[in-house]
Formats: sequence, C-alpha cells, structure tokens
Amino acid sequence: MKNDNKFYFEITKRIPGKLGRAGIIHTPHGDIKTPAFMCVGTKGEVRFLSMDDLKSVQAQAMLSNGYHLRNQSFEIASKGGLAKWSGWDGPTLTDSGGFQVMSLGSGLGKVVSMEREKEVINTDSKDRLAHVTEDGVRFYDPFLQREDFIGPEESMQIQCRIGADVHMAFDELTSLADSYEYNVEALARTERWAVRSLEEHKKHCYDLGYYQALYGVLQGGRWEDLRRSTAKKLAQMDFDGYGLGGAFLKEDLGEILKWCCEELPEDKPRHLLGLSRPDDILIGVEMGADTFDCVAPTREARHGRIYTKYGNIKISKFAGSTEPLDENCDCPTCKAGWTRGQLRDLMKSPNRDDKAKYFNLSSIHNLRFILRLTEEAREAIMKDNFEEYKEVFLKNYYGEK
RNA sequence: GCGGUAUUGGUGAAGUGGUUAACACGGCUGACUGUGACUCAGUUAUGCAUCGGUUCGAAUCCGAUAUACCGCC
Repeated sequence: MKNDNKFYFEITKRIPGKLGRAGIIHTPHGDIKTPAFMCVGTKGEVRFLSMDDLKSVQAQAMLSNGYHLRNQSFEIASKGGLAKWSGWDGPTLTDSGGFQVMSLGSGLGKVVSMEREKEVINTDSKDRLAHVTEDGVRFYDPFLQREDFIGPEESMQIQCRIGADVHMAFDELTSLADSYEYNVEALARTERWAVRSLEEHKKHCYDLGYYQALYGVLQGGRWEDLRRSTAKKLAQMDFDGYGLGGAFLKEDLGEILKWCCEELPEDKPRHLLGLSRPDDILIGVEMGADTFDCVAPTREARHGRIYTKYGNIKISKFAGSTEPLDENCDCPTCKAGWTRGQLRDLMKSPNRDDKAKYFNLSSIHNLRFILRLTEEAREAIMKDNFEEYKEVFLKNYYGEK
C-alpha cells in the first residue's frame, strides 16, 4: 500500500449524511491528515517563521506560489525541488499564479471582499497590470518593473521545476463584480486552460524524480449551473485532485461548495483556495473540502489581530496586560508564557528586531490556532461528533449572534 | 546690563499678509481570506510663547512681556 513516490488519497471516515470526510493525502514528501490547513510560504518560507517554527506549530504542509517563485524556478530545480531548496521537507503545494491574474487585474488595489458585494467594482481595464487573453496572462511585474507573460504551459513548466508535491492548474479567478456573462466566458477559458495544463504537466511531472500531482481548479462564481457543469467536466479529466476557487460571498460559500463537491469524484482530495476564517473552514470541511490555505492568520497577526477561542483581540489594546494570549492555547508562544502586554510592547517597539520577534510570536500563535482547528475538526469527524464540535466552536468564537 | 537670534500639535517640522496651518513620525479607529501586505483606509493643532497694536484680512508686520541660546561689557 505504501509507495513513497506516488500520490493518492485515502478516506478514513465520513461525516454521516454530509459531503465532509477525514482522510490522508499521501505525497512523495509525506502524508497530510485531513482536514488540514497548509501554511502559506509564498516564496518558500512563511514570513518571520523558521522551518523549526513551522514544525513546532505542527504544520503538515506548506503552500508556495509559482508566480512569486517563477524567476527562481531553475535554481530550485537544480537543488532538487522546493522541499530541498526551502528546507521544508514535508509536503508542499504551489499555486499556479491564477490568483495574481485577479489581484493585478480586475481586483488591482482592492481586497477580495466576502461581505460587501455592492462595493466591489472592477479596476478599469486601462489601469490594470494584468490582461487576460486566450493564450494566457500578460502582466506588468510591479516589483521587477517589467512586462511578463504566464499561460497554462508556462505555469506548468514553472511549477514542475519548483517541484512541489501538488500543483494547481492555471485558472482565472473572477471577481465579485464580474457578470454572469463574463463568468461564462472566463470559465470556458479556465476549462480550456485546464486541458492545456494537464497536457503540459504530463510532460514534466517526473522531471525531478518523483511524481508531482496536479489539481484542476473549479471556478464559476456564484452560479449553480456554472459550478456544477465545470465540476462535471473537470471530474472527467485526469486530475489528482481539485482546487475550489473563486471570490465568495460568505453566505454563498457553503452552497457553492456543495454544488462542486456533489459533482466531484469522492476519492480525490479537494483544496479550498485561500480561506481560513473558522466559520469558512468549518463550512468547508462539512461540504467536502479537505485542505485549506490562507494568508490571513499570519498577515492578521502581523497587523495586531490575535486569535483566541472566544474571538479575536487587538493586541494594541493590551498595554501592561499580564494575561496570556489565549489561555486555551498550546502554541509555543503561549507555552513559553508570553503575555498580551509583552507582545503589545514588542509590536509597538521602534526596534526592528523587537518587531520581528512580535511577528514571529504572533504568527506562530495564529497559525497554531487555525491548525488546531483543523486537527480538532478531524478528531471530531473520527468520533462522529463534527456537528457538535462545529456548533460549540462557533458559539465560543463568534459569541451569541 | 546691552545687542542678536529663536519660540508652530505628543515629536520632527513646512509655512514670511489672503480659502478649512503642508508633510513625516507617533496616537486613536477600522480593515485584512490561492501575500503587490512590517500593509491599507480614516482620524488626530478652532490654533502658531503671552498680551496688545496695524490691516478688509496676521503664524506671517509692529510693540511690550516671558523663556531659550549666542555674542559684548
């Protein structure tokens, strides 16, 4: 059964009457027990965390980005792939760069809002830094200050050189402001790109000496016909798993995931792209998503938001406090006895090293919080009490609403 | 004692007669969901040492006072 060089998914237990499940994703660099949260290390490392820190929060996998690593891909390949190059020897996943199509294009300068559909307006075409054509995406790299291009073939070549255990097909994420008509067009293109991704991927997926898996990505916005039809189409293709993509309104998330997962093959893993709020994760798990990733835990930590069992706190408001961050937490930061007041002082310190220490300690805490959530969700599924776990967790975290 | 120079918010400061006193840092609010993010948005001096004067109008000009620093007896 065990084959270190192969990728496969094993379902261990299901949530009765639901799409959700607990399982194990086997990859060449180790197993991922699902549900699982993958820590985001865009450029091959999680900001302000060492690989030892990442192990200390019991991370199972790291997600990096093909777009951000594209210019280093040959160097990474020459070192034997992302695991060896980065020093993270566990399972890894790379994103295709599809998200950047939106963040540099229609969503330039904005946030992917989940709450306020009415306020979302696409960036004017002439002001965008990314432009989509059938071939792929032409974009202006604001950091390198030059034009560049990525299409499905380029994305696959880049990802296969980086050599993560799981790759994402090159897709186009539409924004909440895009019309049904535009979503039809973009989705058809994403599906054609899926075929091209798969084809190109086959040519290179063994280049580094182990099999690199490929997930197809489902788009389709908030429309049931689009979501179901794309899920059916991609389900027929030879993908190793599926990415669930899109910019969602919170209230739509569960239903959209349900449409997708009802159509997808049960025996392949599904990754919900870019979400990590506890309610989103728990809905995701219930509706059949196996893995998650998100920048929010670390970004929000850096910006002063600390997660606790009974809701988030703003660390800046705790000057002089001797309270622990979260008395229920088992993270290295909390176990070392850091208080809210101490962390506040580090965050407010004009000293760069102090700030870096704050970023490190707070990121560790928030990551562990989300990782623990997925671990507990897994245990709950195994013990057949997921529903109860979810209800209690959300009640504690969000309070009575 | 005499002369000179200075005095703008929590801080560094721009501003030499004409709308709501620039900008930066700090403070406070709020955002943050496949990282363009140690970021972003908003807010923060009814007042320019004090008192009086000139003027349609003064942080800006004049006088006195206070304080600080620099020269000279």
